[in-house]
Amino acid sequence: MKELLIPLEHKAKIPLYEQIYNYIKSEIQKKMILPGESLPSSRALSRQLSVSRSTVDLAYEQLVSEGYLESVPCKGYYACDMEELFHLGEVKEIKSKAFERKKENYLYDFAVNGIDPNGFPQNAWKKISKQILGEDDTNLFLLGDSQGEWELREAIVSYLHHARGVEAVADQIVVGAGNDYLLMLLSVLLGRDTRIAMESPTYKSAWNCFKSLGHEVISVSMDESGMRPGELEASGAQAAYVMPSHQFPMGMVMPIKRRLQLLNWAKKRPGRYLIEDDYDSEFRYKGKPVPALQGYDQDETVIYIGTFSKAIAPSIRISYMVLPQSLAQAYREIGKNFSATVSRVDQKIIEIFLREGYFERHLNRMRALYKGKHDLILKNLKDMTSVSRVFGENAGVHLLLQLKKGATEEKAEELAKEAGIKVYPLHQYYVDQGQKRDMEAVLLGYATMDEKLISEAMEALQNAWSGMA
Amino acid sequence: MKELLIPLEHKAKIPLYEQIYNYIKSEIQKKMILPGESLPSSRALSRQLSVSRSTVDLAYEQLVSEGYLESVPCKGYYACDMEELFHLGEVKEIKSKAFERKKENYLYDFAVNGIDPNGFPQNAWKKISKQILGEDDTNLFLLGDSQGEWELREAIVSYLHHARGVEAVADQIVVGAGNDYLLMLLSVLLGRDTRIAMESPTYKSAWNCFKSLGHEVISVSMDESGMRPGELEASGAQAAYVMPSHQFPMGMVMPIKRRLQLLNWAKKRPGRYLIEDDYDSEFRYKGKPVPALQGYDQDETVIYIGTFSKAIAPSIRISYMVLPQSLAQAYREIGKNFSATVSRVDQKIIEIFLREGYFERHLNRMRALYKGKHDLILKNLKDMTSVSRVFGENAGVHLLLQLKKGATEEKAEELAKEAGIKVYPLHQYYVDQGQKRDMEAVLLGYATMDEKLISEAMEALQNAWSGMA
DNA sequence: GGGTATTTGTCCGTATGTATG
DNA sequence: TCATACATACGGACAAATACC
Repeated sequence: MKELLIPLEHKAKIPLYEQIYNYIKSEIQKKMILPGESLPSSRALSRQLSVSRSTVDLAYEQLVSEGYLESVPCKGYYACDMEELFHLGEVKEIKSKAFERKKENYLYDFAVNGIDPNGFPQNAWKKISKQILGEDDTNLFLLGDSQGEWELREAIVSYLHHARGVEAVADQIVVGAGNDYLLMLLSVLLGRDTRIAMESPTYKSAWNCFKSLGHEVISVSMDESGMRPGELEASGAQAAYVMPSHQFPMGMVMPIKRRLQLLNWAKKRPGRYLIEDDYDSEFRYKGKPVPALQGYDQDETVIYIGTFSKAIAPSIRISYMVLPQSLAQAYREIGKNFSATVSRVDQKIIEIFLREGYFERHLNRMRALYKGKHDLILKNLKDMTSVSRVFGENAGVHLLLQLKKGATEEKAEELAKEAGIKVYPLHQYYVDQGQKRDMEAVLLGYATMDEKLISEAMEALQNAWSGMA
Repeated sequence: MKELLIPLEHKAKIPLYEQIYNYIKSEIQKKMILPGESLPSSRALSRQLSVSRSTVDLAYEQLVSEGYLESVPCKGYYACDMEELFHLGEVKEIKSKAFERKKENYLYDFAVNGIDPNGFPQNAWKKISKQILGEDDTNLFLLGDSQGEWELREAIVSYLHHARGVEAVADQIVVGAGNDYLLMLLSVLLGRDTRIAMESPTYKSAWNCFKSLGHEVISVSMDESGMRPGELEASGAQAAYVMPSHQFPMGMVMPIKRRLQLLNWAKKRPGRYLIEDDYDSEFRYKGKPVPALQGYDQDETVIYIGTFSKAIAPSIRISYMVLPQSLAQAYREIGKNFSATVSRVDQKIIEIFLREGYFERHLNRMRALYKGKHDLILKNLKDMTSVSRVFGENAGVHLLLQLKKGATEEKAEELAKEAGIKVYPLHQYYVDQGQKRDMEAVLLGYATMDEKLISEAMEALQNAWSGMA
């Protein structure tokens, strides 16, 4: 049942019921009221318009008699299908346009930012969600802490401590709707004129995000350990955005030595910060988990950012950051001007998910799942002569393949495309497209495809690339 | 089962098993591992740490013998309750601090921004949520459109058209996690140096939000029709934030004439915008619903902002704005740098809520509920000699009471406080606290209390104020 | 799952204003 | 001036369908 906003002129010569009649008729003709849709009851509409019910009745009756409406006793009035073609054009066209652009007809897509579509812990989620909505804690529906629910923040602290070696208390945690939102908050917190250094190549979306927010962003090149400290120092940046645990897209793990160099850079001047994006640290298939950079920090210089989007589902918009105490204090001043961005229900779900061990179980499952795919690709890569080296193995959900000498990314991409395979050339992650390439390489993400599909895709890729260079 | 991140020194003199033992022991003492919590299996931990299983076994055995752990055959190791008080201080203390500041021991609180705590359509929500999580549409867990799901935006378009007279297509809608987030987006879209005019008194949170984002914000005074157009013109602002349907806190409805004046102001120079905050338009108890300002706009100058926080629940962080076509186009450029902020599941729930008529039914129920409270307060106010006039009746969920001559807001607040009643003096909504007051008045919000409580509170208030001035 | 309160279309009596004779 | 008829608008009573607990 819709609410109708009918402009009535009491003083006009046209009778009220006719004004109502005209309005509804035109709405139906304009398809603003769709066939089958229910209309307000005569009582509701009369109340709303401050007219008598019989006035509305009269209008409805006439509409019924003319076939615009159908009356169902004791249920309501419903719009009829007029089987005519008024104004179909506009809205429908825009609609189809929005739906179209999606797929480009690839048989296999090695998407790098995807997740396993069947990985969502649907049953656990449903169970917890039901449980939460069952207990009628009316607090759940009032506005919560803008920093995030205390209990969730405590659960995150505990998780981060054990799984990532992050040292924090709940006061330092800020929960927000996605990494981009947290970056927006950070932008406000650090000040808009903060110059930010980023690795190159890097996660473009964060780059764009900072740019849109008006920051000066400087790309700093990497050696095999990660961002070059000397270049960082020379850049004059006040903050450096890094991915020490598993750099995107290069996949390198930053060794301790380099971490300490970065920490030294940060502590050298007050107000310098390292922004650690720990986007896919959950997935590590071999060797010890690498503790987060934040855990080494003795000087309150690291801002740690993590997310549940990668490990649970991208559509679940929950990320968190760990602020150094000084920034956390500044946040409490500014943060009260921005209310929470994550539904309290969802926060509660995640909290229980963490606390009751669902998350650990889920992660174990996903890790096994991804490890299978990861190993499968590596096995297939062994025979692939067109690939000279593999980077970023043993972690995350993508690999970087360095092409053998003479092969170009463009050629590799094109050959793959002809075979119906989408691969992701490395150079598109360079911020400066003109930048000299260190190597020719393509990225393969393996999260979205199942093992059967991956096998097929790898075989097809090998064939496609066999004649390369 | 937790993941443990134990820093092992292979070269150190301390045996490996002792390092493990020490770490876990200290974790339990620090309460980072809570009693009853399960530990990783010896196999899992040994794999993780790349040490032999017997090393882990040795460490666990010692911990069991010392009572830190309990071993349950065929299940795992569990932390024991030590009944001791290590390090309880820090975390616990902060915790209680966060929980404390809440209530100040008022018997009755006429909170102005609350909602009825029992108003949440729990059953419908649960039903829809169950239904959605039931159908396994894996799309639901992938990252969605940053502008909001198309279907939801269409549902919003239809709702806004019928209920608010807003003219828009889905392309113009942007869905985001709360009004504040949308204001952040707007800030990026309009540019940070956009000077923004706001009504005075106004909704302080929006004011603070703009300020935090670095905008110059100018307060423009109001007459009985709302924001003064002359003063607005003179302010040099490029955007004006207004609440035409039911101004907060004054409660006035902006008459057509003033609306047209504002629209004229906006169209006079390109790049001028009116930001219409339609925060509680759903609640109108008498007379025709007032169409939104956006519906009168012929020149693409109005940015309409609405929310589900007020009508459904504040903790549900879903708001939307309607951008003029030109801005919508600009948004599509910039917006792709900021991913969605609302969970796709929640978007789907709201969509069905709108489309299947739950929302209308819910609104009707809430309107009836609030109307009851509204009428009850008005009835009680009739006998209250200390109140000379009531503003903002017939809409929203709060009233503004002008005090009789000679009474001050401070006195009224204090007398109420002594009787255990929290009322909200008008002057605190003035942006410039030093500004001359037009009148002495207090706000009464009636959403959170039930009718019985309201009756009691009104009686108590009458007594408390009887001796005023 | 069953009972109750609410909402629904429908029918009907009434009041007002206007035009007609 | 009155009676009559008609169009318009208002509100109460009823039984069935529905929503809510």
